[in-house]
Amino acid sequence: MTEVAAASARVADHLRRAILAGEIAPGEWIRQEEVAERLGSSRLPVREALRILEAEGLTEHERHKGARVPSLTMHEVDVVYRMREQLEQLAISESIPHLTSADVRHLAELQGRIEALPKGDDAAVADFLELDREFHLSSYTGCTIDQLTSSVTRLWNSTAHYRRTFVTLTGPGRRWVINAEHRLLLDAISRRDVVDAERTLAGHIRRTRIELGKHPEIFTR
Amino acid sequence: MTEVAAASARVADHLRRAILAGEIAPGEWIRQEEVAERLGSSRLPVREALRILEAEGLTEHERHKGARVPSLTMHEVDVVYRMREQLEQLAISESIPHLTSADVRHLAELQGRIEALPKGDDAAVADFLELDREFHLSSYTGCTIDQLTSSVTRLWNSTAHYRRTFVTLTGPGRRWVINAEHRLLLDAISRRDVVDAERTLAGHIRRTRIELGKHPEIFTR
DNA sequence: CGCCTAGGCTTTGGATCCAGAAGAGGGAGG
DNA sequence: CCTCCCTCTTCTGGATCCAAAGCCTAGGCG
Repeated sequence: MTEVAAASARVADHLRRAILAGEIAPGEWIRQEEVAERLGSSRLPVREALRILEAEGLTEHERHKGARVPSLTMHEVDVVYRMREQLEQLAISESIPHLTSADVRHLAELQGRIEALPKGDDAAVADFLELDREFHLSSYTGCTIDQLTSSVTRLWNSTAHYRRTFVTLTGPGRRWVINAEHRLLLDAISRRDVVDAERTLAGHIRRTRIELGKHPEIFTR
Repeated sequence: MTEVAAASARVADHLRRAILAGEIAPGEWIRQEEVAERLGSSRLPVREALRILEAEGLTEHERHKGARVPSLTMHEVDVVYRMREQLEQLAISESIPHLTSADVRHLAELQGRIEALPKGDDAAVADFLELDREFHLSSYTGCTIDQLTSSVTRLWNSTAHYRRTFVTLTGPGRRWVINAEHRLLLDAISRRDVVDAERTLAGHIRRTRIELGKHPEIFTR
């Protein structure tokens, strides 16, 4: 009774974290029995969890073969970034009117932690990715449209692996650009300037997409 | 051995059709046992099917309470249409370069059938909705980006109920507008004019959204 | 007479068991 | 020696059974 918080949800949480952290690479098969044993449950909640993750864009399912993290081509990632560019403009404009000043302070604090990260440290890559994701997704907490927030989250999820590879590869060289963009976005949000926020955000995503396009070696296919 | 085409997929197909046809209204609970009995399977494939449908935006799940078709507010539907306006531009531009002339003929034939529908007939509403959906989604068959096509399909799914209510309510009065827009879109596609197709499509979706906004009585909340 | 509480009933969530399909490895034949 | 086919193993898909959580109703108390 204390916390029966749904075995399937617990399994889903565990796998989601593992996938986003890169512990499960794209293309790698996920064996139901192994996961069940590791987490001390039967295979059934694992099956449910894999369906949940599939809905979140983190896994794909093949009949009688199992589930795995999808691996994307460069063009697919490019299009996903174009989708983000459009949808996240909508998300930020829906979100801003509902954001409290506490929300804005939280965002500022996140950005502060991003700037405080040690440079050149490989271990900081994981921290940066997590904070960056947290920063952007937190800026959409005011958006009450479930379809929109879940779509945006799906897009972030499906490209997490390539974002990590990219950041690891390029290092913190252009980190200052991201910080500048985040600061501008933060300023627009705190002034409740929807148009400015949309434009800054769109530019931020577009530039990231173009930078990604300069590194085709990230994509195996 | 005859055709083992996945019980869960069969159940999902059945429920999907029922929901899109309006036989299950938003807010109505879907009982696993009842569905299982009707389709002659155990409850397990039904559970899987409900997860699949949840991934497609057709149902929502509440722990220990069950699944139901989500009911949306007017504002939610409005935002979903804005999402469509952005994403379907991307989808059509990705699709057009890969469409064969056979694909284009198929689209023309679908539009022909839409125009041939009897006017003022209530039974024709279901046919119109199905053909209209088929027409648009078929125009995206050339799009190879899975994330994009599934997102678009989700958006169509989640607003199917309101589109049906709208068409039933307003009758075939402004059907000629839709036909004109479809013809223009078809022409742009057959000329492989991506820019023209994007613009026509965006206008088509935008006008539909605005028409929907004139009928707040469709939305219960 | 109305409200609160407790118990049963319904429905979903989870575990174990069994069937079926895909892939790998070994043996036999060309 | 290579190749193809068969079999065996392994993993997913489905069915039945059991536990737990939520809701509705009835009874008792204020």
